[in-house]
Amino acid sequence: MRLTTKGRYAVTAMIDLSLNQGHGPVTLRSISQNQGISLSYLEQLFAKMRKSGLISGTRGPGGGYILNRDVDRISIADIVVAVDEPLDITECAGREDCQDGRRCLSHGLWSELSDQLYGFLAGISLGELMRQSGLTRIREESRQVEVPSLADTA
Amino acid sequence: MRLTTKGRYAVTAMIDLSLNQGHGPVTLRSISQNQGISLSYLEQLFAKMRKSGLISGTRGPGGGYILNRDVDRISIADIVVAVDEPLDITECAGREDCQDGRRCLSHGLWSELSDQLYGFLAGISLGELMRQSGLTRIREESRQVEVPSLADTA
DNA sequence: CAATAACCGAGTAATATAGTTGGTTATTGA
DNA sequence: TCAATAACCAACTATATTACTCGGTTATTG
Repeated sequence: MRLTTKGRYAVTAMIDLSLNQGHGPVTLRSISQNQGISLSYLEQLFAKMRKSGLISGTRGPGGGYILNRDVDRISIADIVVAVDEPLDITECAGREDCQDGRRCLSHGLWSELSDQLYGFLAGISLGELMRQSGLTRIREESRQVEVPSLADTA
Repeated sequence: MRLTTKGRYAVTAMIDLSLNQGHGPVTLRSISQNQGISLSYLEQLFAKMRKSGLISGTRGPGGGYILNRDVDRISIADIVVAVDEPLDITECAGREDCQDGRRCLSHGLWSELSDQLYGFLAGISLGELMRQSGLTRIREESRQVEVPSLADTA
């Protein structure tokens, strides 16, 4: 398991989505503007998360993305895994034929650590992450500005 | 905090170093051969870890690297941080002037998660990681092959 | 039918990763 | 003293990943 800026972008975007849902689907355009992430990059990230079943999109005016599960049933690990595909870079790359035992250092140990890290991130839900830094307050403030109901998207 | 393959290389190398110390300093050449990591890349990684005070090197024949602290007093976080420099990619990049509160999603939340991750990795020592997958056995096997005392480095 | 917004794919620039090359300096033992 | 070892160092290179741009299509709405 890796944890790169790509995963960070995805988690950030998902939090923005979480904060602004309940007003119907959230557009990538608004997330792009709020978070300063390019629209196309968001599209790529969201395509992966959609394929992983985390979200679903609806087209046309009033469309956008919604979470498929409750914020407390989507973990950070879900998001990171969806977006940051594993890309096996072990020496022996899947094959268990590391000859002399020594080559296996990378194979065995890192995957062990990786599992632990996964478990850790799987234990943090989107909901928990949202709540734990007084962001709900900010949410209230930004609501009326943030989710204009189709009228003033200019 | 990021967690990339670079950190993985560093941790793997440090475990190799841990397993083979006690016979004196361990050369990068031997780590390179054991783990299949290029010598020069190891040099770059070890330069950073040396600057972080995790290890120290001695030159000349019989030289190599040793850990500066006990394996149980060096954490995975120490290694990752030494090697995978932070590289602030928050929107507001350090400046706290994110104007409207919304921009701060990336700023506040990820650093919070990052802190938690750091705490997690700081709680795992090199020693623990070494011990927890039956690697001490492998160590015994590889010892006589692995750390020839200066004679047969061919 | 025009506007919206997801969806899609091919490209591109910038950066990070991993390695190469070609050194120097310090230490050792013959 | 000298040759071998091995850390230390800097510049350069190839590849991969990141993040973005561009130019579309499809579905939905009013």
